[in-house]
Order: sequence, then C-alpha cells, then structure tokens
Amino acid sequence: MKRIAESTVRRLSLYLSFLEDTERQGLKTISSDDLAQLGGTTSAQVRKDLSLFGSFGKRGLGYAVPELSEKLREILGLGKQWKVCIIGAGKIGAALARYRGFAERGFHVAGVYDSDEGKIGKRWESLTVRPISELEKDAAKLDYDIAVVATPADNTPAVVKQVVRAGIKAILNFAPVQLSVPADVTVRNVNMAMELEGLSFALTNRD
Amino acid sequence: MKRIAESTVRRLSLYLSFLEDTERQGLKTISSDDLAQLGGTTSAQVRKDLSLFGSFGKRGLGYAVPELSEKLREILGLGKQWKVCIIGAGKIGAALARYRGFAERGFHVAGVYDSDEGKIGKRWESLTVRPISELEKDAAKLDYDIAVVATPADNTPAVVKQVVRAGIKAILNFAPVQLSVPADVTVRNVNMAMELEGLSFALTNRD
DNA sequence: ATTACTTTGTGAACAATTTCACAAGCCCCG
DNA sequence: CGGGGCTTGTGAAATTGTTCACAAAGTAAT
Repeated sequence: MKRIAESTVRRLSLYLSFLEDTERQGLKTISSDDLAQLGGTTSAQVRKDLSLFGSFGKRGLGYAVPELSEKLREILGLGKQWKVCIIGAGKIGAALARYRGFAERGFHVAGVYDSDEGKIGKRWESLTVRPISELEKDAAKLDYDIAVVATPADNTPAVVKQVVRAGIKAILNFAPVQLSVPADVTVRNVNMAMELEGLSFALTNRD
Repeated sequence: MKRIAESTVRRLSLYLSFLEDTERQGLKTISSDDLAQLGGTTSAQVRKDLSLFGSFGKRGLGYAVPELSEKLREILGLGKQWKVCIIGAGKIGAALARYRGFAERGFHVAGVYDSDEGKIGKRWESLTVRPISELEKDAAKLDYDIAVVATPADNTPAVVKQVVRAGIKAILNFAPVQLSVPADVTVRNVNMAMELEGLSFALTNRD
C-alpha cells in the first residue's frame, strides 16, 4: 500500500474521536463537511484522507457513522489490545501509569520498569516496578507491543537499546532526546519543552 | 518576515538542545552535518532552516556553538521569562505543576486554576489552586502569557473561552478535543491517545 | 420517471517543504 | 601568498501534501 503521511494518520485519529462523539449523540450519518468543521480542516481533505483507504461514503448522503467508526478503528489497528510497558518510574511514568486513557483505547499497561534500585519493588495500582534488566526476559513472555519511555535524558539511550533488544517495535518517547533506533522501530515523541518553545516562538514573532 | 513552518520551529528547538549539550562538552564549533546527524535530518535541511533567519556559520568551519545557541534562543524568544498558568488541577495538571522542565527553560508557573469546588484552595508546592472564575481578574494583574489546559474533554470549550477572554494568546492543550480560538491565539496540542493510535497504525500497517 | 438538490470520490492544479548541487568563502599549511 | 580541503548559503529541481472543481451517484419530492 501507498505510504501514508503522519499528518493523515493524526487526522484519522481525530475523525474517529468525532465519530464516537457523534455516535453517542445518536446521529446516523455525517458529511465530510461536518467532519471537516469539527476537525478544523476542509471537506476535500477529509474525503482525500478517507479515499486513501477505500470509499466508505454514499454520494448525496455522507458517511454512516457506526460503519465509518468501525472502519477507522480497523485502519488504525484498534481492534486488538496492545500490550504496553512503561520504562521509567519517575513523575511522568507514575502519571502515565495512572492515566485511564490508555485502557479506554485498548492499550493495556502490563509492566513498569526502572533502573533505580530505590524504585524497584514499589507497587503501583496492580503493578510492581521491576528492574529494567528483566525487560528482555519479560518481553519474551508478555510480548509487549509498545514501550513508553519516560526516563531522564542521560540514560535514555541505554534504556532504548534494551527496549530494541527486547524486540519492541513501537516507542512513545517522553524523554527530551532524539532516539536512534533501527528502521523497523517506530517512534513518536512527546516533548513538552519543544511545544512550549513553539509557543514562545509564536508569541515572539507575531506579525 | 516570511511565514515559518511549524516543522521548522520544532527542528530549531531540537538544534538548540543539541547545541546546549555540545556546549556542555566544551566543543567550540559544529557543522550542519553534525547537527543533522544528531537530529535525524540532513545537513541541507539544517542550513536551510537556519538561513531563514540569517547566516550564522563560517564557510569551511561550521557554526560557533555558543553564538548559534544564543541566536536560536533569541529566535525562539527564550530570552524572557514567560508566565504560565495551569488550568485543571487533576492528575495531568498536578504532574505538570511539579514538572521541573518548565522553570529550567524559562517558563514560570504562576497560577493554577480549577472549576471544581473540591480542589479550590488546595496547596501545590508554592501555589494555591484558585477558582477559574478569577482567571480573568488575575490575568489582568499577572499578565499570563501561556495557559496550559489540562481539563476533562467536556468542559474544555468553556474553559478555553475564559482563557481567551483573559487575553492569553498561547495555549498548550492536553485535553483530547480540538480547540476553536480566534486567529491570534496559538494552540499546540499534546494528545496521548493520538500518539498511541499513530503507533498502533504503524504496527498494524507495517509493509 | 423526471427534476432539483446534495455529497462523494478523484484527477489536476497548486502550494509547501525537502533535497540537490554547486559557487563562494574561509582555514591551514607549506 | 597560493592551493587544497572543508563547509556554508542558496537558487533550482524534486517531492510531498493540500485544495480545487466537477462528473457521478445518490436522495427526496412531485
């Protein structure tokens, strides 16, 4: 299949969340224009995005809400439960472990790891913080799909090496460093400093 | 000045963080190729990005690290202290308020707000959670530059309306909804569900 | 069944961004 | 001071992403 742009995938995610709202409101169909309105884009963009995966709409009528939701969930791979481990039992790791949004969207947090002796053994809800040295062995049993990396900048490269060695192919990175990983590992970065600096830039360079 | 792409600004942020590392290591100069390597891009990209703002390098030699750092800080508007308020005293809000990264990069958290009676009055480090109804009045005194919105999806639109009314022109949005704001207000979204879904997509559609 | 109206799906045009490629500038060394 | 070796800065080309615009296909009403 044709390569899909990251911007497109982000929009699909967005469309899905609007569709789920719409479904809850009991509406049966929605037009590309409605979706565009909700997502701050254009109807042509919506149709182009969807057309990359097939034709799901009915001309003159729009898209059937539950069908399109289902289709998007399928495209995004949200049918299965993904197994997630969190690496780094610091503040961010703790907040993430407690975050309900994961489970709601089918992401099951099945393990927490840290390299700090002091944190190992602590219990977090139903999880116990384990030493990162056990990650590779655990991964063989538990088959983690995604690693959430929330470690201090300086030991992140070492941690990531272990994640890669454990065969995990997707990383959500909260550490403020650029990861270097093999081509078959997908990384998404969440970097608050960068977002704030983007706002700072916008405030500084307004017309 | 020519409009600068968001992708460019993100990279500038990235370059700056590498420059600061490099500076700490005591290196005096760095080439566009070195920077490209660190940031996972190309040397042409680095040079093009920088050339949008002037010519800071020396041919045959590269860029002087401290000078370029300083220049980037200036471009990104990191010279001043930005005043930040956090809206929403829930889990995410709490984690953000405690996050040291803000202060380190010159973002001073000067207030926390919530609409929930039960949370108002609680003390967080040196801050007290205040009712959001006071935001507009406080903003007049304190001159907030940036609002970090970390509220539940359903009352986010109302909250954002108050932020806009308070004259704040930059929003970092953690709520999983699309904000609608006047054109002179800049928004950056941090949406974990979206990032996870992006990874899910990548895992599902690998060749 | 015909007409009027709506909305999709999609090539083609356009715009934005990235990459290429090379002249020009600077350092170093002999 | 001249030549060799680097590295920048930047038009031009290539690529990628977005918007336009319209035929085709559907609905609804008469």
